[in-house]
Amino acid sequence: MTTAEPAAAKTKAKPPTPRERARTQTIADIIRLGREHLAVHGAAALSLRAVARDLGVVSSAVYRYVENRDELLTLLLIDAYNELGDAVDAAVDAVPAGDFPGQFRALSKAVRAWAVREPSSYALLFGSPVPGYQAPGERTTVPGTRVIVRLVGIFDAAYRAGALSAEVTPAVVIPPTLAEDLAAIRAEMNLAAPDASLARGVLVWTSVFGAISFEVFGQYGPETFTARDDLFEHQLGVLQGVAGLQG
Amino acid sequence: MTTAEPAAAKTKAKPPTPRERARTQTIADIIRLGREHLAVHGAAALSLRAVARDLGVVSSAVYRYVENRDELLTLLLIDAYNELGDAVDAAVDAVPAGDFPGQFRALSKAVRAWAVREPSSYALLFGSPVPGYQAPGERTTVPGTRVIVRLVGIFDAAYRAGALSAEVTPAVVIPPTLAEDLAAIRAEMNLAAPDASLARGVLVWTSVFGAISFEVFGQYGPETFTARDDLFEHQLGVLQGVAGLQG
DNA sequence: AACAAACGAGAGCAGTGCTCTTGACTTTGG
DNA sequence: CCAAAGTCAAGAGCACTGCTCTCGTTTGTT
Repeated sequence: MTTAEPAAAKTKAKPPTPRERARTQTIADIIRLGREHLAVHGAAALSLRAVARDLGVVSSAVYRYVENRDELLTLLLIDAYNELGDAVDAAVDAVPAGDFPGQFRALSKAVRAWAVREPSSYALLFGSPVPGYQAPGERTTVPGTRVIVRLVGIFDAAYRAGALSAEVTPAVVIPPTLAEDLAAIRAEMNLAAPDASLARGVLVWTSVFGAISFEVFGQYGPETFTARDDLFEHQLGVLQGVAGLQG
Repeated sequence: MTTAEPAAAKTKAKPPTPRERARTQTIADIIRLGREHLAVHGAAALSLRAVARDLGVVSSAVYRYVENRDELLTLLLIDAYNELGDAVDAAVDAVPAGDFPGQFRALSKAVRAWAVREPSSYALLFGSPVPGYQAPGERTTVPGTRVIVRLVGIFDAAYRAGALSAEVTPAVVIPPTLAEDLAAIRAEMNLAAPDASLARGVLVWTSVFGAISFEVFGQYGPETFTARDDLFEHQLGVLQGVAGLQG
């Protein structure tokens, strides 16, 4: 499993053969059809046989391209993570560099918009774990952390720019054990913000997704909130204050 | 659906026949086994045939007692809602009547403790909707709203007792459409708290469940937070401040 | 041209939800 | 007290699922 493949320079430089191109295309088709089934029927009902039927091929043939159902789920997972990450990046990049509250709101609204647009994909990423399925961390961690990395980046940039209130109200003590966890995060992500701000950031992170999950998963009753855009906007306003983002 | 059943006094007063008692017991066994399967394999993998095997009976026999798989899911849903509601009620009742912050924290911690103890049930109630399954509102609404009703009760009692900060910081405007939704809630639940407090309460509600869902669904990485009790305590402290609960 | 890899089709196994029929049992009414 | 009515478990069967294996065929390379 080492990466030492000295002969690869010659063998891998070749242009793709028609067969290879067809294979790549078929896998892309399988992912596309899988996404459609996911959107319509949900993750638990994702059926390789149904995908095969839509692909116009017998069920066993798809196993030439996808190892098993979990493998397809992983592909869809990565695909969805990246689509969400792209949407978030685009939304945040459209905000001026120094407008940290605007970036936070743009990120949150992008997540919500994507979640409402693709509820089944959102459920796959942030809902109940699929029983018996364990996402392979080495393939999903990087795309799966794009949003939180981006959010932390906004908070930390705001802190470095002096746009993050150091004094949070009310002051809540942070026990040493939690401080250790936060210190590890600070070291790994190369952050500057103090414990209190980081902890606030975590709460804001979970709160944003909590609000979106409630909406997407129908935890509000069907008629409790009709002005859901306004509700989310209001929640963002409060959370912005919780985070200490001055705007 | 009215409660007026004047003839019931005679016909329903009969003691249960042995057959009826056996039937009730069998249904209880099915629910118990279903809960075990739910806890081990998750909702999507809940199998009537497997329950039948554990019951020592052929699969078709279960259909004498439970209409179909969705019906069993509904029974488990109600069962779980009530178990959670009982746990929350017991935790809140153990706190002195005037200690509203303590009641809020007790409620939140009870929800989290139950969620960690019964992750599959929690996922069934608050995770991704099961595809193709629609909970029958007339049977699940009452048990399903016990926690939020209790939480709102705490907030409103605190407001009436003058223990809820009327001035929330930072002040965030509430658009008219959202105010309408909040007015409807206030009317239906007979509340006194003003719009800003209600809106804060909704945010706190979703944030508590967001934090719990992140933990139970494994959205934090496997090693990001080791001091999860402390993290949750901290989040409750901040949310208590967001809600305006003075303690 | 010869060969090996890749491929699609088909059969088959074990599992699922669910329906229907059959025969046995229990309860109840005449 | 006995037969009719109601209830029950069992089994066969249908359509679906994931997945494996084999068998020819196609494709690309040597």
